[in-house]
Amino acid sequence: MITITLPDGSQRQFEQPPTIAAIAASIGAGLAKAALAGKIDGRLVDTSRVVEHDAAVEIVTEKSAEALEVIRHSTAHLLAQAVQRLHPGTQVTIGPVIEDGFFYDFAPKGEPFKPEDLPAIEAEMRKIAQEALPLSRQLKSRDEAVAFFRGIGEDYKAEIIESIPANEDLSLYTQGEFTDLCRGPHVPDTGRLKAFKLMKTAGAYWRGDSNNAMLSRIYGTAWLNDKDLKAYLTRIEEAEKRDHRKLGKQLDLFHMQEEAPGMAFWHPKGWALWQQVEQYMRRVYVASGYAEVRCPAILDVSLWKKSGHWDNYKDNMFFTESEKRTYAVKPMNCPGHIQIFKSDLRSYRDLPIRIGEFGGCTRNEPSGALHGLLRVRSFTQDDGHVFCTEDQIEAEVVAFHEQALKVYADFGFEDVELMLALRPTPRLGDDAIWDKAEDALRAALRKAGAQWTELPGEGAFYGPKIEYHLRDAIGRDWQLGTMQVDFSMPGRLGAEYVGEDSARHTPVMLHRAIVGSMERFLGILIEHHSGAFPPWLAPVQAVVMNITDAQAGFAREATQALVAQGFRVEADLRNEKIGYKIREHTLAKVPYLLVVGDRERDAGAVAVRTRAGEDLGSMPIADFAQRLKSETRLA
RNA sequence: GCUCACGUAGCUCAGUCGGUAGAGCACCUCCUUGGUAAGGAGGAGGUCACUGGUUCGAUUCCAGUCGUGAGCACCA
Repeated sequence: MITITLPDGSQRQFEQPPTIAAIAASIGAGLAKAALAGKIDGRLVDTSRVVEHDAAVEIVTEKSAEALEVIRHSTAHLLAQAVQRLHPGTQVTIGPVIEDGFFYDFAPKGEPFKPEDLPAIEAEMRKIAQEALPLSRQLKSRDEAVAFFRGIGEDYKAEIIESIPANEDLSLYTQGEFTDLCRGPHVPDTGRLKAFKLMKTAGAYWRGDSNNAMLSRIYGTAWLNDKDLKAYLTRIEEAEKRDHRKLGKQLDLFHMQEEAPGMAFWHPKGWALWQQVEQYMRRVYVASGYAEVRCPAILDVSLWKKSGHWDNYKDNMFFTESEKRTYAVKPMNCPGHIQIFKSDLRSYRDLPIRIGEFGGCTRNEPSGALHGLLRVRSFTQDDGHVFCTEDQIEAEVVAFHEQALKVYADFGFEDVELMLALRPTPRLGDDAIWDKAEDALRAALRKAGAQWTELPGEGAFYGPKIEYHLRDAIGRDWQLGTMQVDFSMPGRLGAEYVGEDSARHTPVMLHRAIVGSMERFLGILIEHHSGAFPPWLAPVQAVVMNITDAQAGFAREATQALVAQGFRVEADLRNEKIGYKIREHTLAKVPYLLVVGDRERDAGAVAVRTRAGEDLGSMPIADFAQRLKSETRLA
């Protein structure tokens, strides 16, 4: 006798161990039909799984949180089956669920898959779905499984299985002629898969290692129903519209060209935006006790050899020569800041010493990594360094954390995630130093009341780091701020201070940035606001436009009056209809459009319209100035 | 760097089964002085990314280079 407890607390008895499907059927025919999978004591299983003992059982249907994962996983198998039907001899490798969908990596017999192959594969998938092939699960020992996949020519699959301990049993899923190694669970039959679409093809290295063969990956998306699928496709379209590369061109913010791959040309409007951010960040330096500095753009290579950068990054650095000396174009600012620290004799009484720079850095990033402003070769960091004692680390990290969160909030980002990146290989310094550095960061985060995720192996070669991650409009995750503890670099570059004991000591160095790269931050800002910046950031805050030539003089005066108060205001006196001007500046996402006709001229007023189309009526210039001032208090 | 795709006017794109190209917007000139998202007419504008090859002839076909895009790998 088996007792099953359902989520509502009710219990059912079965003479024989029932399958999930049988339990669903005992509850109702509708539920039996809707069942996609089940959960036994919280563990996700197939509907065909037999419940061997008393347990809490849940029937997973479309309404369950796990439904999408099961459907996407099963759709990946559907893709693999379709590919093998249409392209015999293609080997399957892995096909996991990812955000919004799935992918499957194949080792094709000949050419990799191309976008034009997708419609036929998708059609075959629909055909298999219509066949409603049942999925069956069977267990094999590891060695049996290896033999099975070797036997059908699936060497990649066999290799995966060989890396699993020999004493483990493995589950295989079969639908029609197709069998794949898989933990499961899966939908009962392929007929359950309806709302899916193949999205794109790509190359991907076997086991994620660039030394391995490149496989052919097919990405797809899958949803519970066509409505969700359509909503997803619409969401992608909307995200593309706010792509910063597209908006950068449309709004005349910046451009890139072939002669300068990965480097931006900032246009007047883009630079105005940049300056708003830079001036704001400059006030952050002042408020948190940093002295702003400026260091040379190229430095003798010997310095980079001492710092360890040459060993770790020489392939990603630019070099130049003159008079038999080799210089490196600076890929980061810290060695320069250490020179400033070293330029004077420092006392423990001076610590912590905080210096910051809008430091231009150039790195020879791999060509394939370049991506608009989000990954460039030439960029500007809001890079600060703190030279302090071990005892001071915690307070510095806590203060930085609070400052960083305030900055993100001011720019309109509330969704911030923290990561703690731990010791990588290779690295500088022994394990004791790393233990100390990692614990210092953990302690500070605890003190700040923050939550974080730890990332083993992801730290910088000289120290662990806290990373501040923000999500952009297209759902990509970008690291912005960082706080790093470094016990190595100051010693390597000979930084020291005189302690209370009158002996020389090596200071601890903290590396910190809030926006990270100005270029990347502006790219993210553009996407976040869709180019419709709040008034304090908008490159042009208002445009004054006359209706006829009769108000040109007044329009000029009104513009001048606002510019004199520090606002970014332009006049549009062209001989065009007012509707034309409004359309143009609305598309340029200017926050305020100020119309002046005879009435406004005679009253010394402007008629105010927002870029959203709202009519705020006519008001004296001084009133508008007051309004704009109240909205730009961050500036 | 790797795989695949792409590169035509300032922008967004069409086109040339091999005979040196076209639209809309923008730009210039003229008319129009019009009250809240495109007034009208005319004009100018391109070594079809670059370099080679095939060909009587290449923007079109082929190869290479550069750049861009999507992924992968990388990201101090």
